[in-house]
Parts: sequence; structure tokens; C-alpha cells
Amino acid sequence: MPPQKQAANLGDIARALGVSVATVSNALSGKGRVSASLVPRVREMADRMGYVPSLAGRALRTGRTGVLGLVLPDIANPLFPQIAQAIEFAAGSAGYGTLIGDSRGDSAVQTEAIHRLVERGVDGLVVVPRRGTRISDADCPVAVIDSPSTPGNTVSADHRQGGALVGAHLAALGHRRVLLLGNNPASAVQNDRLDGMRDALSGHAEVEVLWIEPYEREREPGSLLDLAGHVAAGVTAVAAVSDLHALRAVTELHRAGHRVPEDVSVTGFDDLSWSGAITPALTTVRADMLRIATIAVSSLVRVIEGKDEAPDGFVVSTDATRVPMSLVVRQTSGPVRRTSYEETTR
Amino acid sequence: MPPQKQAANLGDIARALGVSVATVSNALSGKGRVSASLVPRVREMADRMGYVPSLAGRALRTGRTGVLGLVLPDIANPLFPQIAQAIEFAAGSAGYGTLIGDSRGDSAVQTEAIHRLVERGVDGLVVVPRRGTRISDADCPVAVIDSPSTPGNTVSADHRQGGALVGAHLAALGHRRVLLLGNNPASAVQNDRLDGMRDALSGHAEVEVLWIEPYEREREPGSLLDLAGHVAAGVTAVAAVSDLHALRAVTELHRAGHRVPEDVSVTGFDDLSWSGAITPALTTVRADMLRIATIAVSSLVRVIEGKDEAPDGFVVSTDATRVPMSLVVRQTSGPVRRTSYEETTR
DNA sequence: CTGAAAGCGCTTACAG
DNA sequence: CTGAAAGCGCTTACAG
Repeated sequence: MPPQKQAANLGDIARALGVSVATVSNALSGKGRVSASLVPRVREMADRMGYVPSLAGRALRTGRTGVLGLVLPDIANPLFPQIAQAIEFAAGSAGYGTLIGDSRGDSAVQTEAIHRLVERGVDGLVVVPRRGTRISDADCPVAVIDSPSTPGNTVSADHRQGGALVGAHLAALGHRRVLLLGNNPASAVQNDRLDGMRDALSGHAEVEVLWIEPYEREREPGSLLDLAGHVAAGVTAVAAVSDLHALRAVTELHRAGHRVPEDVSVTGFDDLSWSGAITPALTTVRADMLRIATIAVSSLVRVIEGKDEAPDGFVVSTDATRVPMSLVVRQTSGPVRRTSYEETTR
Repeated sequence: MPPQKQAANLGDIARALGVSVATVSNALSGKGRVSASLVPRVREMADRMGYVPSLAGRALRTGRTGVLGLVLPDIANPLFPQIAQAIEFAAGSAGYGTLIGDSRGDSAVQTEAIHRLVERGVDGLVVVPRRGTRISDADCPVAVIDSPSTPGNTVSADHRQGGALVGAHLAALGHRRVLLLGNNPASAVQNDRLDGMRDALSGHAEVEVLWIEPYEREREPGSLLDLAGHVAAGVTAVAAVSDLHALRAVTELHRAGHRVPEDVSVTGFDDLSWSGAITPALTTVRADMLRIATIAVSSLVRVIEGKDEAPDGFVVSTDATRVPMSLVVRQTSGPVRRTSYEETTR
């Protein structure tokens, strides 16, 4: 007997078995007391009839939809795939669907996106907020993924510790003069990363920060960073707060005739998808997104399922968890070598 | 009077106004005949009471959820953000939410992801299928975004025309010997792009295809493409089927001591987020994702809302629409110049 | 251990 | 033009 196609419901199963829908519901959910002998019969019949529970019916009755909303600052952000994939996986594993909302880099759109998701009845929200935004009461539990420096309860990678990983790595390689590269002095994430680098390098190397102009897709041709000038001044390593900046550094150094890492080491941050594919492959720092996502989703789910209280204006407490980052050493970072200039002047 | 907080429903409004829920429903939806004088009163009261329609109630009654599923071959794919953003926007504009599903690069997971979305009651599905997968009946309308060479009804960028754009561009710049770069001879998308390039270059330049090994995040250090060898043999332009390959070409050429584009032009494909940020900025080809998404979503919505028949086993007909791509000329592609070698040997 | 009943919020024929 | 009623599919007290 082939499984039937058209959606059967609890009533169909109950009728087929001569029992009540309540009993079928209980047998399937394992909640109410049902005679042991009935459970397998119900299950089998449900299978045979191709029973798929109606989420709408369940949602109407329970007031829960089994869906989480994911609000991102800008889907076009290159880091987004990692986050979205991790959240989708964590949510799926917990039995939840993932509805996406895009802030398109705009606070007003972010607010609107949150409202739309709430109207759709999401049970909880994972928000990666736009810089500087605070998520207020959203009529549902919210988990925030952000920098550790953000006030309030958040889950996030430990950007500072990640920075320290880079700093320690470069110090161990013998670098004495390191140029740090960022593009936004107002970014908590960037500052955390830079602070970590500074900490780990202090006592080992001179450090200088170069704030480049904010990233623009179509910047002026020829607007270079003058890395060559810094190299001439003795810099042997460039540590960027993002793979994007690192890539820019590598390509500009190459173009200026320097070799990476023979003349200058370069490190990035985030392990974007292409960072292993360039030549030389980029040394970078990776967040454990799956862990971050799992923490965010599970705290949310605990509140949704009533196992935790929702503290602090409905924002989920995660004890401001910091998830350690890990260093991915590839070919752009190497030991300091004497430059050929110094070698030839001996 | 401040707007009330707790979710009001149709019954609350009806009670407040002394009319029936049916009337309120009709007034709000504009469907049933309601006296003109009542409509604004109902609307106003709904606003004042902070009425938010229950999607669950509506879904249970109408059998529609107002949610579309988006199934992606691999969220980690760098092209994904563009697609997801466009679909989310198009769906949102049409009044639909977007539930995501990730195939994680695995056909079995893809099938499972589709099932999960269908179980969640999505009204339709936008699928970017894994290579070689055909989406069969999914119990809901499906729009497929894929290569034009894929059998069946799909929406897609016109990859071949995009390739021709690159070819024509390089031909116009005077290149006589062009190396095409791909990594998967079985990919319909890549072959379409290459065919377009070949077409446009034929009669103008000698063309050769280099299939590099499939992209791996952590490839063997030092596995280079020997682009230098090709350059020595007279190649003045490298046209890649992806920005990723183009990036690899640029970095390897740099490292081999060639300048881009002075010695060798390089072009990519897809306009990934970083392609304007490298130095030199990457010449590439961009798909009109918003248009593609709009076509996919609107064909889906027409079927869902009963304005079109669902043809061909529930797969939405889009007349196999081909959306033209556009060339983004940046700094990696330039006119052929005599090499300094030849200049100095005169 | 099992069943009858209520009700989540909505929309849609159907009667008035 | 408006209202009473049914019913989408489910779960959960409550009686038996």
C-alpha cells in the first residue's frame, strides 16, 4: 500500500483507527497518557497516511509558530553567509525555521524588518544589530549577536582575544614594527580587535594604527594606502581588522613591488570564503560561528519554551558570552627577514 | 489615548464597535460589501487598538501562510548574499516572508531542506538547485533560478551574454591571446560564460581554456596556475568565470612579477562584494539579481494567488527568462601594451 | 487510559 | 449591507 499523497490530519487518523483525535494527538506527541499498545498503532497509521502536522493549526492553538527571525545589518555583508548558515543550522537542529530580515544598512529598515518578523509571529529573534543600534522591547525574546563591548546581553566572538592571537603570532615571528589597519574608529568590533593586537604586541613591537577611509565599493581609482611608505619606515607586518583590508594591503604591497610575506607579513580577520584561495593564502582569524549561533538559538529557545525567564526587557540573557576565536595561519604571515637592502649594504 | 499594547483581535474590534467580526474582517480586507461609513471607523479602531492580524489564524483558514521558502545550494557560497538579499526584498515587496533552507552542498540535504520548508507550509519555493539536481514535484509551486542551459523552466542571468560582454571588451582592448579560466567543466553556468567569451573573441583572439582544480578552501601551499608560463607564451588577458579565480590570477600574476593590467589584463565574474576593493579593482560582470528575484517571486505569487495555472509539475513557468548581465569595467582590464622587455630590446 | 468539547483567530459562503 | 455560523487543525484542561 503506497503512502497516500494528500495531507491527512489528526481526524483522518482518528477515524481510521476508531479513536479520538485527542488520543491521536497525545499518542503522537507523547504527552497525555495513552495506552502503550496504542502508540505504535497510531504512529504507524500516521506514517501510512503521510501525516504532516499542520503548523498553522498548532500555531493557532499554542500561540507559537516554531519560527525564529534572523535580522541582519546588511545581507550583502561578506560575513553574513557564515552567520546565516550557522543560525539556520542551529535553528533547524532545535526544530525551528528561520525567517530572514534585512536591515539594508539602515536603522529605520532594521526596525521595520523586526516589526515585520514579529507580525509574522516569530517566536524569537536573533539580531545582529546595525552599529550603534540598541534593540528595545520587540514583543518577543531577542538574542543579540554583537561585539562584547556592546552594552547589554549579547553573544559574540571574543574579538579582543582574536586580536591578541594575531598580535602574539606576529610577535613570535619577530616583528618589531607593526601597522594596524582599520576603517572605522567608531566600530566596537574593530576597536576590540585592535586592543587585543596592541595588548599582545606591547613590549614586543612598536604599533601604529592606520585608519583608512570607510570601505566603498567603487572607490577612487588610485587611492592607495601608501603602505610602501610605512614599509620604508620599517614596518614588517600589517595586521588588518578585516580580510577585506588585508586583501587590499596584499594587492597594494604586491603592486608596490613588495613580496608577501618575504618583505611584509599581512594578516586579516574573519576568514572570508576566498581568503584561502588567494596567493599567498591569507593568515586570518576565524570565529566559531556555529558555537555563537548555538548559544544564541538555545538561549532563545529556553526562553520561548518557558524554561528560562526572559530578563531585561525581553532580551535574552546569555551572560554576555564571549566565544574564543582561532587563528588560521596561512602564507601571508612569515618571520621577519633582513631586507635585501640591509643585506647588500653590509 | 495611547495605543494599547496587548494584541487585539477582530473580536475585540467588533465588540468595541458593536458590529460582527465578519463585518470587521470585511471592512479591513475590503472584500465583502460593507457600508462606506463603517470602513473608516473600523480602520481607526483597529489602529487604536493596535490590531495585528494573526497570520496563524489566517493561515489555518485560508491554507496559505504568506511565506516563501528560499533553498540555496550552499549559504557559504559567496554569491549567496546577492541572491538572498534580492529574494528577501522581492518577497517582502510582494507581502511575503522568506524562510531559508540550506542545502550545504549536498543533494540529500537539499531534498530534506525542501521538505522541511514544505512542512512549514511555505506557499512557494525559490530554489537555486545544486548542480545537476532537478527539482521534482514539491507539493507547492517552485521557481528555479539556474543556468539557462538547465532543462525546464528557470529564471537566470544570461551567462552566455555576460561572457560575450567580457569577450567583446577584451577584443576591443586589442587582446590577441586570451586565457580563459574555469574550474568545473561540468558546470552549465561556467560553460555558458565560456561559450559567450569564445563567441565574442572569435576572429579577434586566440583562446585557450585552463581548467584549474576545483576550489578548495585550504589548497596545497604553492599550487600555482603557471600563469607566468602562459604570459611568456603571449597571453595578455586572463578571463575568469568567477571573481574568485580572477582574484587568484591577480595575486599569482603579481607574485610572479607581472603587473595588472599593464602586462596582463584580468577579468572576473559576479561582482562579489570585495571586487571593487582590491588593487587594482576588478573588472567583472554583474547579474541583475533584483530583476531575477522579482521575476522568480512574481511568477510564484501569480500561481499562489491563482492568477496563473501551475504548469509542468508545479514548476512555475517563467518562459525560461534570461536576464541580461552587465559589465563592470574597473582597473584590472586595460589595453594591450608592448612589454618593457620588447621595448628595451629595440 | 480515553473521549467530548472548547477554543486559538480568521475568512467565507449563506441567510437575512 | 450586515450578522450568525461553520470550520480550517490542533492541543489542552476536564470528565468519565
